[in-house]
Parts: sequence; structure tokens; C-alpha cells
Amino acid sequence: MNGRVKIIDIAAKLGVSPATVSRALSDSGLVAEPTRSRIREEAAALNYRPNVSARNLRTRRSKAVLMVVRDVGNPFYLDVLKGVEAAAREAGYAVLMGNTENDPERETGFFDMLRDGQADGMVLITGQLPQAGRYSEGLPENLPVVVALEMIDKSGLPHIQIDNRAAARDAVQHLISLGHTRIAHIAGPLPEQMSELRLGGYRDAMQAAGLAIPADYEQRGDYLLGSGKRLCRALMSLPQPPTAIFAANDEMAFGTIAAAHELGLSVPGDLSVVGFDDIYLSEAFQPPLTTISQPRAEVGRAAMTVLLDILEGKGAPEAPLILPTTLQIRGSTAAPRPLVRLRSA
Amino acid sequence: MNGRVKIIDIAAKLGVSPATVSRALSDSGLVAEPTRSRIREEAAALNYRPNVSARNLRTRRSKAVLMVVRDVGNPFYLDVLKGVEAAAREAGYAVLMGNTENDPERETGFFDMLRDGQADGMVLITGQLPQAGRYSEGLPENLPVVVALEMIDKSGLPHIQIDNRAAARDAVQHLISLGHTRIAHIAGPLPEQMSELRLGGYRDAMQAAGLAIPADYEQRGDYLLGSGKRLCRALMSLPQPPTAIFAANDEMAFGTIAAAHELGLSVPGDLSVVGFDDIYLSEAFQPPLTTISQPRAEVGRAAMTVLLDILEGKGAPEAPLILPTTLQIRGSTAAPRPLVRLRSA
DNA sequence: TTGAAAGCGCTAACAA
DNA sequence: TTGTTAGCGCTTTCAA
Repeated sequence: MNGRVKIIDIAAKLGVSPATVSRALSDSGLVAEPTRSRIREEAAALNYRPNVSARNLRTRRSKAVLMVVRDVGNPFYLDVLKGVEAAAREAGYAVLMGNTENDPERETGFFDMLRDGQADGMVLITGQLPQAGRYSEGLPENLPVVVALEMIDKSGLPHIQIDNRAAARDAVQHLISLGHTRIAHIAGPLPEQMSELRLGGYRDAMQAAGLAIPADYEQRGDYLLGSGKRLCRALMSLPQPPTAIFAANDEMAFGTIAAAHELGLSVPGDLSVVGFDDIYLSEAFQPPLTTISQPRAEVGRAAMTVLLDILEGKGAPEAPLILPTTLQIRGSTAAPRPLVRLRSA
Repeated sequence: MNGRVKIIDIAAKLGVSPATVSRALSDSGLVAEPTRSRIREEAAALNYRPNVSARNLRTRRSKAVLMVVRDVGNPFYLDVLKGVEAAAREAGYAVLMGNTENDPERETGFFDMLRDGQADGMVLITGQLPQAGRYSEGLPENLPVVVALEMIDKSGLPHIQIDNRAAARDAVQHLISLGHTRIAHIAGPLPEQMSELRLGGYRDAMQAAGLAIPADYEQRGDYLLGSGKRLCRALMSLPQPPTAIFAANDEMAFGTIAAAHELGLSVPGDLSVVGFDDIYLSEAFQPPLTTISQPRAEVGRAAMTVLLDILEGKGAPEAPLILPTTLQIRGSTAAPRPLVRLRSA
């Protein structure tokens, strides 16, 4: 009941050596059967639990991995965490959540933890590596780090991703197949590769359908609600307003819909809206949002699985792992309202 | 650059003993000034970082705390986590997230971590203590555990809470002040004390205003979207349907609004809806949800602060800490549509 | 004010 | 198959 039962206590009680107890408990297979059982039973009876610090000190491993994100406050990461956690738990690893808030200081701190052995590996979801300070000359080779959902070029690190470009293309193709031709895009902010990929997918789909993209149809937001609202207003006040808007994430799509409602437009009657991410509540939104669903938990699980392979010396995949997305068709998209001049056609 | 600089390396380089280095770095005040500075500078230059396992093994402390919740997938907890994390970070503690999924096995496991020294303390947000197995005879005394947002009676543990009953009363009073008299409640599930408190607040407010509560006006949900939908339908098909519904959490409120829309009712035109929690996206919802906002980050911060006091031997507060809530009035509530028979009055 | 030495609990060479 | 022994890196008596 006290947590202070040590290996040596079990050894003394059973008249064996501590080493044998350690071996029996760690299933090293080097202990003869009757001994092994006796030891395990006694350990259970005494409620023995290993001292993790002592073990870690000795083995130089921590049996913990770090999952580092920009903002723990973003529910988006929760599903990823669940996947990571499930896979980690099965392999006997604990998961520590790391929150960078985009602070280079903190990003560096988590790499320190890795270096110092406080964690054996890292699932990184921030899109950047520490550059300054003690890592200014580059990171050590063969760092047990897996990048998920973000891309870090030339890092040589394993990546688990989705195909942002193809998914964006799917989203826009859905609008085209409904009959829309005037389709605008609210993109993500500029230095981010992900924004560019989704924008690229939008352009791909438009081009493939032979549709022109007026200069003003590409607006740049910041992934937040407010920019969705603002840019929707801007788009709808164009001389030739779009009949559909593809937003680079759900939050901007929500903003778009809110602004449309404020303008007296119905969604999807007057304006179709597609988002990207399928976040919590997209389904409950009014109208339910048509959006691209990412397999977040699977991404987490895959990232952890790759990380475990690395930790066990099995090596890492050469190419990025691309997980499939699905277009969730819900209530925010419909065929465009027929125009009068089309009637005569 | 290697994470392998040890105290003994610094000691050798400076011609002092490891003990002196340890003392200088831990600021024990027992090192003379010139030595102290030299050591600290050298440590910085060599980029020394202590081996946490070794330190923990020696000091029998882990400088980590556990934050245990029912479901990491619930964004609600993220803000609490942020508060806990901020306070912990300032005090040099790491935060480990624990996810129980309501599994007694896992709940027990986290208490084991506490007992085994893998964590020094715990912020518990699950509403129950492990009972079975190795804790069947009760938990050790003076466990460094703080309960946040939930209540565990007779545990003697410090609590950080909000006043659920008063907050629910505020929510209903808001509806009453708008002129509603037919106000129904969708409560949370039964064995939970929190559900009862919010239900109690609803009854308080109704009684204080002299309003009757028809038997069918109190429905019991499960905090999930679906039950909100289902129970809203049930309520609106009563011979005397309510003009306002107070849901015990936001998710059920969203369900309520979705069901109302499906029934062709406008919110707040035909039905006012109030939620509880002010979760992520309540503000972006259509219509924006009137709800009770809890100071989640502050709850987390307060819980961690109390925990730190306990860990430093400063003792715990006798009475629960109650943090204030605020009623966020948004677009989902309005005065009831005047009835024809009221016109003649 | 500093140093020497012991030891936290565990595992892994090495030996038997 | 089991035991002996050493040592992971740190902190903390105790002694100087």
C-alpha cells in the first residue's frame, strides 16, 4: 500500500537475487518458469511498482514521448492526440503534451527535453524546427521526431500528412459539379505551405473545369472567424459576386456563413460554402457545413506508430505517409440559384 | 551540443567538487560568490542540462503534476489545461495529461503514478476517486490532489469550483426577465451532482418568479448533441410547448436549436435557448448562443496554485474556492412572441 | 565555504 | 539459469 516495495524486498522474501527479480518482471525470458511465476506472484501480492526514475536513469530511456503543438487550446489537435495516445499506451509509452504558442523559446525547450532524455521521441505538429540559440548549428542527426499534418522541407524527418492539394481540389470539384461557376476562395495566411497547397488545389479544379478566376476571387485570411466574415463581405460586394466560396478552413467558413446571414443571404440558397478540416461542431452548425474531413486520429496513430518503429531501431519510411481525406457533403452547399438569363438558354 | 555534459564535467573543468557545482546550480546559497558565478557561467557555456531522472531518483520528486480528465477529446478542458499549464510552468513543473475515459482501471493507474512518484500532485477533473482494487481500503491521507470543476464529497480534498446552482439561476432569470413564463429545462444525467445543481438553480429561479413547472418541462439528457435534439422535439410537441429552453450545457443547446430549425421554428423568434459552459464556437454558432461562461483558465490556474501550495507544505484552503461565472447574452434569446390573447389584455 | 563519500532503485555486464 | 557487482547522475549528509 505504500509504493515503497523495492525489487530488493521481493528478492529478500523469495531468497533470490535482485537481478533475477528484475529479469522476471521485465520478461526477458531468461528466468526459469517456477522462479518466474513465484516472483511475479510475490510482486503482485506486495503490490510492487517499479521506480520509474531509477529505471530511466539506468536504461537512459524515459518511455515517454512528446506531442508538440502550436496551441493546445485548439480542439483540432485533440483527435490527433487521441490517436497518438492510444498507440503510445499500447506500447507502454506516456504522452506529454507540449504547447509552443509559436514561441521559439518554448519550441527549443521541447527539443531540450528530447536531448536530455526526458522524452524518447517527439510527434511534432508545428511546422518548424528550432533554429536559434543552441540549435543554431543544426539539430543532431537521426532525431526521433515525426512530423504530422505539417511539412518541414529538407528536414529529412518522416512525415505523416494528408494531401491538402487533392482534398482542396475535391472540395471545389464538388461545387463545380453542383453547377457553380463563380467560385471564390478564402485562403490561409501566406508563409504557410498548407495555405498554398489548398490554394493550389482550388486553382487546379478551376482550371480543369475551364473556369476563370477573377483577380478578386482569391482572398487571403488568417484561419480565424473574423477574416472569414470580413472577406465574405468583400467578396459579396464585388460587381460579380461569387455563388460559392471555398474557405481554407472551417472557422473561416463559419465566419463566411455568419457574414452571409448578416447580408440577408441564405446558405446554401444564395451562397454555397465549403470548409476544410471538419472540426468539432461543423456537423451541428446551421447549416451543417460541407467540408473536408481529415482522419485526425489515424494521423496521430500513424505518427506514433512510425515513431515507435524509429525508437525500436526499425527505421523510418522514406516517403511521407499520405492519409486519405473525405469530402463530407452536408447542408451548406447546393446548386446555384438559376439566373434569369440562363432560363432562356 | 550533446546533452551529455554532467556535473562532474563542470567540476573537473573548474577544479571544484561536484557537490559545489550542484549547490551553485540549485541556488542553495551555500556557495561563495566568485565560485558561484564561475560555475554558472561554465554551466551555461557548456550548455549543461541536468539529468532529470537522476535528480528525481535522488530527491524523490518528479517536478511533474498530473491533470486527469474524463475525455481529452472534449475541448472544454483545454482552457483549464492552459491555466494549469501556465501556473505549473512558472513554478517549474511539467503537466502530464491523463485521460480516464471513465475507466476505473485507468483512474487507478493515475493514482498509482502519484504514489510511485511519477508525479508530485494531481489536478482531478473527473468527479470520482478510485475505490476498487488496491485502493479499496481508501486512499492515503494528505494526498496532493486538488479537485477542479467537479465535486467529491467527503473526500476532504481541496475544491475549485463555480457556483453551478447560482449560475443556472442567472440563466433562467434572464429568460424570465425577457418575459418568458413557459420555460423548460433539459438537464444533465442523473448520478452527477452537477446536473442536480443546475436543475436546482432552474427550479430556484422559477419558484422565485412564482412560475409553475409542468411535470414534462424537466427532461433529462446526457450532455450530448443528440439528446438535445430529441428532447427539444419532445418538449415542442407538448400540448403547451415552452417558449424558452434552458439546456444544462451548450452541446445540448446546439441540439435544441438544430431540432427547432428542423421543426420550422426560428430561434430566438419562436423559441429562446440558453446553454451552459460557453464552449468554443458558441459565439460563432447561428444564432450565437446565450450561455453561462465559466472562467475555465482561471479555474485551472487556481487549482494549480492551490496544488503548489500543498506541495510546498503551505497547506490547503479549508473551504472550496468558488470562481464567478458570467451570463453571456447573445442572439439565441429574445422576448417571447406576444400571444393573441395577450393583445387584448 | 568546500570536499569526500554514500546512495536513491534499477538494470546489465560478467561470472559462475 | 542465476548471482555478483558496478554504476547511471545527482544531491546530501558529514567532515574538514
